[in-house]
Amino acid sequence: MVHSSDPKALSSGSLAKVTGVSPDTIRHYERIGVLPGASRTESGYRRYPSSAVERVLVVQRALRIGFTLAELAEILKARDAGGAPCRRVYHLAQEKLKGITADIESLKRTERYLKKVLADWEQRTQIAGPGQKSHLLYSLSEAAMKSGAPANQLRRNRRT
Amino acid sequence: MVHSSDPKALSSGSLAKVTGVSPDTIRHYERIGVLPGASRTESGYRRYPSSAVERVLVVQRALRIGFTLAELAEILKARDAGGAPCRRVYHLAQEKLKGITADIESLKRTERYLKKVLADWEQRTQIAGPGQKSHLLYSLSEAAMKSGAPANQLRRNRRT
DNA sequence: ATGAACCCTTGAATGCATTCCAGAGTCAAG
DNA sequence: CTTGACTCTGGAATGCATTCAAGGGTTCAT
Repeated sequence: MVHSSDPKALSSGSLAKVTGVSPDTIRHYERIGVLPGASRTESGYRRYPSSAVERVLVVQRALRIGFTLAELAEILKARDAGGAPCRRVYHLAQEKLKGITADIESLKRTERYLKKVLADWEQRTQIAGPGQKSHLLYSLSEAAMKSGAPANQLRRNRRT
Repeated sequence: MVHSSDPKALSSGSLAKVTGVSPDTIRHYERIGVLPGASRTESGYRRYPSSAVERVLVVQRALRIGFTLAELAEILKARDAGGAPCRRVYHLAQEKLKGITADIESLKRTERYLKKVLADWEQRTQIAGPGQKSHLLYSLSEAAMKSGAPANQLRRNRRT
């Protein structure tokens, strides 16, 4: 054993920089279990194998798709343990797609509605001069809001 | 003053039921300032005027559009104080619309990408029999992900 | 007057990825 | 040998609407 440390090893900070996330995030990923525990230098510094770069990038991409860190941890741990969680991954991805499609529909409804409301308000504001009480908010009606979900917290906890 | 209490007065629970939210939410709205402090019975029970029903409904509708409770509190307090915050409301609503439209675009990108990925995976899974490592997650590429935001937390803190 | 069904308050938990904090050790260059 | 740049840890904060919890009153019908 001439060199016990991989020459391509990365510190948490370098890994962070290379992958475009913060060092805190890297450590967080390890806590969660989405990154396997890194080996350490004598002084306790993390040393990541170069393969960790791809891993972090994969996680980032999966997050965009809507995967959850918990799900990724489960999947990646299974993979690391020699399993082939492809079925699970595929199934989850399908669910994510469904969710995204539903969100798009929901947002579109809200968008249409909001456009109407704004157009209506424009009229009203012109009629009643500036500084007049025109009760904009109170003119919001239930119409066309059927299932327009809160524009904020869409697609949060989707238990699968 | 024969009857000091409005016959149409509602308890927090009734208001909640009528408007379809939980009593906790009603109290929360009051804390936040989105509902004006209700008058109380001798024993300390809240008595809401019937106008509170519309108020809660307005808040619910505004929330769907993407307004924030804090924004609504500001606006509604101004209104209660005799002001006409229409300009602010209109401006905020415009911002919300922009945000929603942007979110839709972002989600569409992610949707397109995810569809491709799933189609690709389908192929791959058929080739490699079940139980085979096909590295689905690792096949996620950066392509077409340009600004596909995290499918989850879209449109959170949009400072306006 | 006993219990079911309300209501009150303050404060903390939820979800979820990320960031920030404090207190403390490490490393390389000047 | 000091300084600036990193790194370590565990826990708390962020945002935001909603819900829950604990400890206690109130009301009305049995």
